Amino acid sequence: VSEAKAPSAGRRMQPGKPRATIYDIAKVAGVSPSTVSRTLSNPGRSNSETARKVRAAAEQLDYRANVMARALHTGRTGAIGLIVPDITNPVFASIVRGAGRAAATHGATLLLADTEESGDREVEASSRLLRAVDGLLLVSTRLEADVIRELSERTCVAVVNRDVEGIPSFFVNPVAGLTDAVGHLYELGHRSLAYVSGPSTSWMNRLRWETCLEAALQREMTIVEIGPNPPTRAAGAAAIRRVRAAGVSAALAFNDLMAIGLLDAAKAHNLLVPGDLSLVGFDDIFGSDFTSPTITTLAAPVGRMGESACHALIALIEGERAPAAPDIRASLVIRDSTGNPRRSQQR
Amino acid sequence: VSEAKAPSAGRRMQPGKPRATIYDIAKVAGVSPSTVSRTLSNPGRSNSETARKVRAAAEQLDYRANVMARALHTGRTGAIGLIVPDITNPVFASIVRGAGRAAATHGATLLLADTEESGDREVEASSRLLRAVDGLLLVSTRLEADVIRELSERTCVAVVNRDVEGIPSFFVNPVAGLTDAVGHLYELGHRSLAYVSGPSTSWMNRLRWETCLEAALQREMTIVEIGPNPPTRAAGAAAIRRVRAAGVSAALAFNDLMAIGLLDAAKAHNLLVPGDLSLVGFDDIFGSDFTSPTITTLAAPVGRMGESACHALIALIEGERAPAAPDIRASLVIRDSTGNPRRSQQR
DNA sequence: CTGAAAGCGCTTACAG
DNA sequence: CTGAAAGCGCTTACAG
Repeated sequence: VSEAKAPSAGRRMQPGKPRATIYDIAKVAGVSPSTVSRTLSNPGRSNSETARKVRAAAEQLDYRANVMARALHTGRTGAIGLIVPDITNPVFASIVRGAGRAAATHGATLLLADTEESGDREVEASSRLLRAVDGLLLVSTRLEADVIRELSERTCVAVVNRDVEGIPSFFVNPVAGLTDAVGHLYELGHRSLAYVSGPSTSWMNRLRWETCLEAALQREMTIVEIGPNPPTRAAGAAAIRRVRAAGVSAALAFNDLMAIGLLDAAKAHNLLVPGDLSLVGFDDIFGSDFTSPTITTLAAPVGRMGESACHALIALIEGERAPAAPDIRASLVIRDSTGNPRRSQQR
Repeated sequence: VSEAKAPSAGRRMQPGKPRATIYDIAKVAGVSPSTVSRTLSNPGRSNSETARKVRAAAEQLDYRANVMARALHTGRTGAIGLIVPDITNPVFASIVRGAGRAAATHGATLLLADTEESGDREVEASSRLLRAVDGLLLVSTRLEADVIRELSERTCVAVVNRDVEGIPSFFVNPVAGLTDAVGHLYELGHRSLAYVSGPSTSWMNRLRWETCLEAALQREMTIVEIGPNPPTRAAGAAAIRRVRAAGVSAALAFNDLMAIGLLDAAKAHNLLVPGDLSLVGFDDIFGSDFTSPTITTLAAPVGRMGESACHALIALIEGERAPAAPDIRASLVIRDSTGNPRRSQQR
């Protein structure tokens, strides 16, 4: 049933009639190619009657400028390179959507690279995209700060989920929300926590861990870091052994994917959540509101962040100053995976 | 904290030193630009000693070909345009990943457009991308068959989740799986079903509905179509009123997102799932295995499908025959949202 | 095997 | 306001 039928056996690459060029329009409109070009790309720089004729001809021939030819001259391709570690992760999908909106606003287009969490592929993607785009938006990049700065000598660069000195940086500030989360656990009676870490190369992971550490210290709670781990559901599930071994009553996970994995595994080990183990995630992804129990997490408008980041990158490309990043904070969403610890675990 | 610091106030668009061109290499290697070009793009067409010198010079200057200039001449951009209705939907995210893999294999890159379920934006995206890509991969397109065929006169086109005469078409065949699902419901004792429809413009939605209709008829069960609806969780939830009003004991939803919405709403209405209402989804997306109850659904390797589709498109671009699409079928995954109807509802 | 030359489609000073 | 001309960086017949 689902067979691929090639349109016609020997069809070559660019099928159909060749597109009209400015020369064709010039002929039809009875003007020179220069005038066509000027009229079309610098409106207002030509006689209105001439402009009318040119536009009519363009319309008639269904003219569409050859992006490459234009790019060759202007150095602009109209494309933004977007590099994400995992397009399959709802958080990154939202960021892509936000960036796409911003790009569309400026008539720009998105060149997407999904590195599938591989540092090597990220390096490869960034160098491959380099010449094909006007700027690069690096999301949760694993590249080192120096490498990023080097990149920014070759093209415009902005980063998301990271703070790099000298580069427009956009990230959700986790400090207030995570501090609230630790406070929330404290009030529930927890005194010993675990932080189930994400990738060691993730700047954001370090920041979240440091924040939890500091907040726990403030409250005189104990906290241990468990990891690093891949930021996945499977890795979260695998971490349950170490969480149990640590003897803590609550765990904060690097992200919701890991919290969901932790929850899966807790059930498999007959641990009651939140009674035996309270769980806090991060991101408020699709699904975190219908696990059972539902997951207490930190929410943030990541789509809007992707949008701001892309707008800023475009400003940079246009030679303007990048606008200051809005102060985007994660906020605590209390659901059912956090509760009082069983008495035996309080200490 | 999260402030954007522009690298340096007045920095212009293409920062840093200009990239090396073949002329620079020619100078360093002491040969003509033609030779450089030939050596670099047609390996084996030049003296091995010359080739060595050219390569060394290229390496030394960190040469990277200007994609645009090359494209201008060859007519190839090395980009595949990928148009999806909703990047935020896990199904499409997987397809994007698959396509990305296939593209990377051929050194091609993905130009992504997310139409956010808008037909207008799809038209706009396809015409904007047209000149910037070597081919277009249309996923769950709402375009009419004629429009798609017209597009395919201008560039290479393949479609996913759709079957268009004369165009390489890739989709998950739902017939066997859905027939199994209806049989499964029959065995459980259900005799009256509802199909909660997706978008009216979705070819795949029609196919799924027709399949359910046919299967129900075969079994002498009754079935009603409820919709059309947007393919979203919210729309699924909103459809619960009509499902209840229809007095059926089981509902098959166009996709998992809608099934999850239906489940949310069923709980809100104090309906027992599966006792009062059995639910079947489609896609087996992330989350459908941890709702409570977990959702019985149809699973299929959509990532692999995206990969095959993109490979086929690339073959077409290379002027080869598109390979036949593999026969990819959805298969029934029985979980906890389907069960025996309460006796009062059996009829 | 190699080089000089033309050309891909557009833009942009430069004259007029 | 408009046109002739040069040039963006590469590729590819065409001679040699």
